[in-house]
Amino acid sequence: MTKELKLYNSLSAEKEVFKPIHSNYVGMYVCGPTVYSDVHLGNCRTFISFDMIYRYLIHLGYKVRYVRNITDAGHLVDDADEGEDKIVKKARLEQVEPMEIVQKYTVGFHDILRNFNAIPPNIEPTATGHIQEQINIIEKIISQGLAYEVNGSVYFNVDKYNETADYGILSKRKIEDLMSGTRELDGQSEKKSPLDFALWKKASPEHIMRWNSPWSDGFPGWHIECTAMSTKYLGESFDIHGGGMDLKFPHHECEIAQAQAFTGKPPVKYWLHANLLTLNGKKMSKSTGNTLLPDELFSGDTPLLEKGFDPMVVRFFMMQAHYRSVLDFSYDALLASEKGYHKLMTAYKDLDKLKVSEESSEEVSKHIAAYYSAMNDDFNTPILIANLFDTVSWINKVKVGQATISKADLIELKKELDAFITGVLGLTGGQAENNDGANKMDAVMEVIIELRKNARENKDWTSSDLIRDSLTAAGISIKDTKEGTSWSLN
RNA sequence: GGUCCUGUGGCCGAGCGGCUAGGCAGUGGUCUGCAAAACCAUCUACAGCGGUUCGAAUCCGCUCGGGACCUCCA
Repeated sequence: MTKELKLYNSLSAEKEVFKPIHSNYVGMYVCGPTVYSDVHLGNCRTFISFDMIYRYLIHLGYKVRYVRNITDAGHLVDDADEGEDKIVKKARLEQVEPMEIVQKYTVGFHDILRNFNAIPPNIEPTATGHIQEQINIIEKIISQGLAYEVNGSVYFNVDKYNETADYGILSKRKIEDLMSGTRELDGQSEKKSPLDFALWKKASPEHIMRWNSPWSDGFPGWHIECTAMSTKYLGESFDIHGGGMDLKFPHHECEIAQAQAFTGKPPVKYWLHANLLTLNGKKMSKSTGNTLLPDELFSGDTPLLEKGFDPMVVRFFMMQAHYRSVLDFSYDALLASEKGYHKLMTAYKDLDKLKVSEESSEEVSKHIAAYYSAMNDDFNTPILIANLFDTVSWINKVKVGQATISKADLIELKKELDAFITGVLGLTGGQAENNDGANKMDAVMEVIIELRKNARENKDWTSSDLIRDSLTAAGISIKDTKEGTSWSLN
């Protein structure tokens, strides 16, 4: 039934059959956010993509350890030589402690992802919590002769590494091409080659986020944290490493080089890269200001939108595109997704009210097999959704008596739709509310519908329309069907 | 400048050598007191020019758009 999962490996640049290193166990590391400002919607797309991947792996029965880091130190704001830690800069601006900034944006990040119904990772390590591990790795790399110290800073020697390994293996770049692209804008660089990258940076006097090390009071380079945390929690070689497209080079390339220098073996079997979410056709980016914040999207409080959107609609919108394709954000596209989302969820919810027959007019197994074949082909959620809409059509036909479904098939279908809609796609909002407030609401609506029914039987259209219009204004829609009147929120 | 990706109908977005993608919007119908929903039918495509092939959105070349990375960014 489930067949085999194929996924696109950036390392080989082709789709490969997924075979975890340790049969049923999967280790997955995803590069997390830098917590010095609010996460924007573009960041969210990557995390939602990997949330979907995580969910599907779990659905297939794998025992997954999902690690996603929080980068709370070490990113340089200017060039590599005269850099200032981003977190420090912001802290000074706002006159608060660096860790206060980190805390604030970490909490914000978690809130947003919860809104999007993303499952938290199993381990969410922080860079500042793993300074010692990073130092240990740097020491080992130096002892291998693949890094050198200059004035208290340590740099990775890319040329030396490239003698026995392949720097550029992931991004398919050649050292020569990279060199031709470097501008000699800094004559005073400490680095032997422009391609060398920092493993440890000596802190300038005003730099307040600093740690003691064998080389200087300083802070770790940008790439080393991921190697430290991934190897610590997932081992020297693990299955999946994910992140946004923009991290492929240099970040992931450097990670491979470091890790290989450290352990002597390739760290990752499958590299997965989620593509960017664009706004006005351009990449969302903190630095250029071309961003949209999730909160603005939910509330509609932005010139880009005429109204806000439910986080689940946004998630559905993202799932309608393949995770490796660029997706452009627009108000019109969101509106279309909102309708489609409701159509899907309404049918899903109506499953419980379906009348069953002796026989099914369609083969439930074909519908279900289609879900798996879509997802097994590199997590093709747009195809999955197209296939789900085929099922929606079937459900709707059963509703109006143009198709049938047997009891056994209905149970089977319900189980799989739960798994794919709620489980894999992570969409909520289709299940019947089952709390006290909702029960009372049901009771109230029953009364109102009964009153309106009486009015309609008396051909008192004024009253019946008044009820319907008032409810519509209150955000409750009324539908008169052959089976009676139903209502729904929104 | 270097490396790479991409251009699909009104909009979004799959497909990547032959078979209706799907959603939204539009049009005509069924149903309905009206409306909504649903159902049925239906209309708009593969940037341009060449080439390969029995056959090309799909492969190759060129041209013209758009984008990413090469510097922090999911």
